[in-house]
Formats: sequence, C-alpha cells, structure tokens
Amino acid sequence: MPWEKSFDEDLALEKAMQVFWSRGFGSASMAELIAKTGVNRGSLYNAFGGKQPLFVRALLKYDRDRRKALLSELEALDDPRRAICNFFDNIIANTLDDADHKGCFLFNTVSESGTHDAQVNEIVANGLREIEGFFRRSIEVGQARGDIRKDIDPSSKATALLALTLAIRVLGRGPYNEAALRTIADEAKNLIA
Amino acid sequence: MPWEKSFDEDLALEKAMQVFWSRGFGSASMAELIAKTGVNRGSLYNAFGGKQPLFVRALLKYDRDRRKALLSELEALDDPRRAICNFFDNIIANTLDDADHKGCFLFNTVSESGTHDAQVNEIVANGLREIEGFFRRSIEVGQARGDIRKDIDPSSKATALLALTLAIRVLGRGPYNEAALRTIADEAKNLIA
DNA sequence: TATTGTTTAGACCGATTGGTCAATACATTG
DNA sequence: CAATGTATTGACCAATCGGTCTAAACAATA
Repeated sequence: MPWEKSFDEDLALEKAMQVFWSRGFGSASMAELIAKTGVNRGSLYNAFGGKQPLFVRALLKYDRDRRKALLSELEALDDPRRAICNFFDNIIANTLDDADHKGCFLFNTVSESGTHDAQVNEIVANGLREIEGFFRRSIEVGQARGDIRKDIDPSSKATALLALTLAIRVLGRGPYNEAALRTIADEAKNLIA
Repeated sequence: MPWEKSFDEDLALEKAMQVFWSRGFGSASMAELIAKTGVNRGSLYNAFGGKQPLFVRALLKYDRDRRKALLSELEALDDPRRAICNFFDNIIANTLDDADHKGCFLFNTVSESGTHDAQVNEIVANGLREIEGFFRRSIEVGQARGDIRKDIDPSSKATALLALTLAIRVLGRGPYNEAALRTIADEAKNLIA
C-alpha cells in the first residue's frame, strides 16, 4: 500500500497562507511558495493541485484559524460590550505586532475583487457577514441586558463597525501610525457608547 | 527640427490610468496598457519611460483630476455640512455608476502597500492627508458658524470619516450592495449630526 | 531637395510565469 | 524478497513578463 507524506501538509499550508496573505494571489509566485513552504514543486502540485486551489485552502485556513477562532473566543466572554472593545484592541495589537504589515487576509482579498472566482468571493463575503453578525448580535444582547443604549440600530451600527474594522486593517498596512489607528478604534467604540 | 507626436499624450495617460486603476500596478501588463492606450510599444516607452513612471504619472493624474477637483468643488460650496454630505453622496454615486467596480485609485494603492516605492507611497499619503484635512476644516468651519455641534473633536471625527470613506470604496468593489454602502454613508453623516 | 533630429513600428531579448512529466525513491503488502 | 502504488524530484515546457533596439517614417529646416 501507499507511502505516507514526508512533509507536514498543514505546516506547509500555514507557510503558503503567509505568502498569499502578504502578497495577494496575483503577486505571489509559485517560486516563492515553493521556497517558503520548503516543499518541492511537484510535491506541492501533487498535494494541492495548483496555485488557485492552494490559495483557496490558505484562505479557508485563515478564515478558520483566525477569524472564526477570534469571534468564538470573544463571544464566549458573554460580555457584549467588552467583546466589541476587545475585538478592536485585538486587531490593533495584531496590526502593530506584524512587522510585515500583512493586514487581514480577508480584507486584502476584498481589495483584489474582480480577479477572483465565485468560490473565493463567497468565502470572503461569508467571513464579512459573520464579523458583522458578531457585532450585531453583541449589540442586541447588550441592549437586552441594559449595557447598551436601546435607541441605536444594531444592524446599521454593526455595518459601521465592520467598515471601521476594514479601515484599520487597510490603513494599518501602510500610511497610518498607531495613534491614528487608535483614533479609529475609539470612534468605533463611541458608536456603541 | 523635430517631429510632433502623432498621439494625444494626455488621452493615452487617461487610458493607462484606467488600466492601473482597475488592475493595480502588479496585475496590469504592458500588453494591456499598449492595447488600451492604442499607443505602440516603443512609443509608449519613449513617451513615458516604462511601467513604473507611467504608473506614477497615472496616479498623479488621478490625484489631480479626481481627488483635488472634487475637494475644490466641495470647498467652494462654502457650506461645510453640505460639503461633507455631498462628498459621501458623490463617492456612492461614483461607486454605483462604475460597472468595472474600480473603486478609488488612491485607496486601491494603499491596499497594495509594500509593493510600491517611496514616491508612490508619498503621493497616496498626501492624498489621504488632504481628504482628512478637508473633513477637519469643514467641521471646524461648521462649528465656527454654529452648524455643527462644538463638543465633537474635528480631528478625530475627520479620521473616522476618512476611514468610512475608505470602507465604502473598498467594499463597493465587491461584496456590498447599494443599501449597505448607504448605511455606511449615513453613519458617517451621523458622526457630525 | 538634402539634411537633420525625433517618433514610430514591431521584431526581438532574457527572465520569469504557472504548470507538466518521466524517472526514481520508498513503505507497505503478498 | 518481489510486487505494488503513491510521493518525490528537478528537468523541462510554452506562454507571458517588462524592456530594448534598429530600421523606417516623417516634418521642419537649410
């Protein structure tokens, strides 16, 4: 019977994710993916099928390991207002910690809209919907508990919070410094003050 | 003496701008730039020097023809609150009108941060500063005239408005529909309500 | 009309792109 | 130990990348 793989597929996928995350699909070359994963060309094609399927796998991994993990952790706090504040503190910390300024893989992919197929667009759209859903649910629960004013519309505020999240992640990639990012985060928190 | 050019340099630059605007620097190919401008390969290199200088020229043209033109027009209104509202109505209209979903050339270039040189980054950073400055000045003047509440901080609200502008332009490229974009714009207007 | 200096035209270049493939290595099964 | 079937390897592929360069086209000047 067969022969087991000689490399850690999930570890290789993690490395590939980093490459796509920082360069985007178009600017990431197979040469770099091969170098960074340490997996031979043929083996990479054998294991993942090609650049596009590898990108999808990497994006799904990001969505699972980062986005879902963070939202689950925050919802588990069972403290809506604090969950939202922690969310912004968290993405700002991530932004400042990352010397490569990769931003968020999902939002980066939104910026590349048009170059991607329906499957990729759906993964991204779903991720955004779930972040927005997290905001909306948090606001609703906060209102039910009397922690958040009842005269704000959960749905539209959730959309605004998602918008500010995107802005922090995109601006954090380049021109904006820590103070400016924190200003945006503070404005976000003020929306549900 | 010499021989005058046979093609309209500014018209060619306009076409090149459209290509870079929709594809970004990396994904735009010289082949497409040649096809869309209608200018022969050698002539294009002779006139602009290469892909990178052509990109810079295109970005500068966008900054001058679109960003500066819009801000000047709005400041000329001499009605700060209306200027800000018109700004958001304008970018939403632009977003919905553009069947190619190109978004904003400046913000698109922010998303490509890291792949660009200092000159490009400076053009973008300056454009963003000026948009934010437009918001801040508008708020300050509005406050001086009693049109806008005095208890809001012009500087931080200006940053928030810029952030929401970016979000509209990026989300408008792909996953978000008109209603969602208008929700963000309404939240922006509410910030200075 | 001959000379001059620039523009145009597109063939051509080496480098890089994503992708393929036949030979080889290998652990498992019989 | 031989047979089996998958994993690995790196040479190889056509296509495309951005860029160069020489020969021809051309209008202005002399």
